[in-house]
Amino acid sequence: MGRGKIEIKRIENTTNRQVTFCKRRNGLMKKACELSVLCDAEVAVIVFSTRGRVHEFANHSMKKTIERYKKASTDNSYGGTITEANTQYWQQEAAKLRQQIENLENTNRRLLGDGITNMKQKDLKQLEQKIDKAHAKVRKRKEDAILEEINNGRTMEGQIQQENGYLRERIMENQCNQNTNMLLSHTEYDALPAFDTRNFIHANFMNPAHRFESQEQTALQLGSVNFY
Amino acid sequence: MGRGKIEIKRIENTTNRQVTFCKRRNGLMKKACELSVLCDAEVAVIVFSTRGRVHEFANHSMKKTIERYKKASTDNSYGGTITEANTQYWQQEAAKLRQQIENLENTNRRLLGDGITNMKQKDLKQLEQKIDKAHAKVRKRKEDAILEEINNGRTMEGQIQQENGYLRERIMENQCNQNTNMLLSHTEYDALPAFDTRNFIHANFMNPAHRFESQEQTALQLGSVNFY
DNA sequence: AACTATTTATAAGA
DNA sequence: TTCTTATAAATAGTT
Repeated sequence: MGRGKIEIKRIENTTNRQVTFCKRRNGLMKKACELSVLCDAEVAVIVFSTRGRVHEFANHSMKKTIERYKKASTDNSYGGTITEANTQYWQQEAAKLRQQIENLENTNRRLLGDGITNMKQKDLKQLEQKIDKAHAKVRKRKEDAILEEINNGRTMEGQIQQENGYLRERIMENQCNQNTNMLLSHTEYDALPAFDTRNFIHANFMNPAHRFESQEQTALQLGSVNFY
Repeated sequence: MGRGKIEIKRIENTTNRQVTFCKRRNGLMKKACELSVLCDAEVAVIVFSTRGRVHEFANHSMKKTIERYKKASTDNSYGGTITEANTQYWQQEAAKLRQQIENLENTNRRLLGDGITNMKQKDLKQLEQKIDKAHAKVRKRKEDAILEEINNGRTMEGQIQQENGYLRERIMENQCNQNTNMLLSHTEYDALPAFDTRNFIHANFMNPAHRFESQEQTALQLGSVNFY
């Protein structure tokens, strides 16, 4: 990280070592600070120079972090899976989190247009703007999604038709050969990839227009595609 | 230091935050090690992840370094109040709450039209409907609010004047209480780490702990601030 | 978990 | 010493 590469071993030249110490110590503290902020982590750094001068960073407090460390390290020393720490710490943490949840729930409610009966013009205007922006983004995404699906040569309609055809075939099979049906279904299920519900295309299965009568069909649908 | 520049503030996306935590934690430990070797310094680093897992580096030994630190540190308040109890319960509670927060954050993001790039038509349609409803409610409330204010003989203008009066009062109060404020500020500074604060103080105050201090601020900024 | 385009840190020079 | 700058290293976003 500089004009030349250096080996990581003690710098013999004293002046040089002191300059490097100062620079790298600042670098380390900055990194520690950034880590604590970016990742919401509890970080503590202690550095003694060769002259015995102490430098430190702690985003919570050095004392607290050391106490917590002692707890965590002694309780960890026998296994690792069970991490015990200071009860008080976790109690406070829980309280903090609960507060956070309350705030989020309030925000959420307002974004849904609820719990706003005592809001005034200024706040309402801000809220409306937020909602407008969200609306625009969602519409944009809807357009993009349609294009994606068209590009895949699989529009919603086409996909459903395809699936309908497939299911009809299965019914026929089912009627012709009841014994093998289960076996085939199983093979199909096993071949299916693990599904992330968020990525899933929600074909209109809740829509009455596409309702199916047979139990087998429903089962197949649920197995291959998915729901909320 | 990457494909793009990032602001030093809490990373909201959980996955992203965890990945960054892992990368930067390793980076920090490496830097700490290099500093200790190059400059012959005694270095100790403790990092707790949000999940409560501890990571450490110490070139001599953590215990020794902590002991030395306690001696060197001017703060002698090391008593060690130990509360041994049902830690695990609270830890699990915190985990549960964190999960809840994550869900709420996701919901909120989507209500703001973000994080929807992998959503498909059906979901997008539902989301849009929700947003539409919210929008209608907000507009309705805006109308109601205007009527209320007119009926109360408190138009926007009147309200602003009232607010001006209030703010003026606050300024007066502030001027009178300057001594108290200075005292409070001083306490804050004392809690800060000892390294060169010019570079890090800003980031420290962006810490979540400092976010919801002012009621007025929260009320006015509502939609934009509440998603942390 | 690997890969790079960038940003950031810093070694050496001024 | 402090400032500058060429270069090494770290890492954000991506695959």
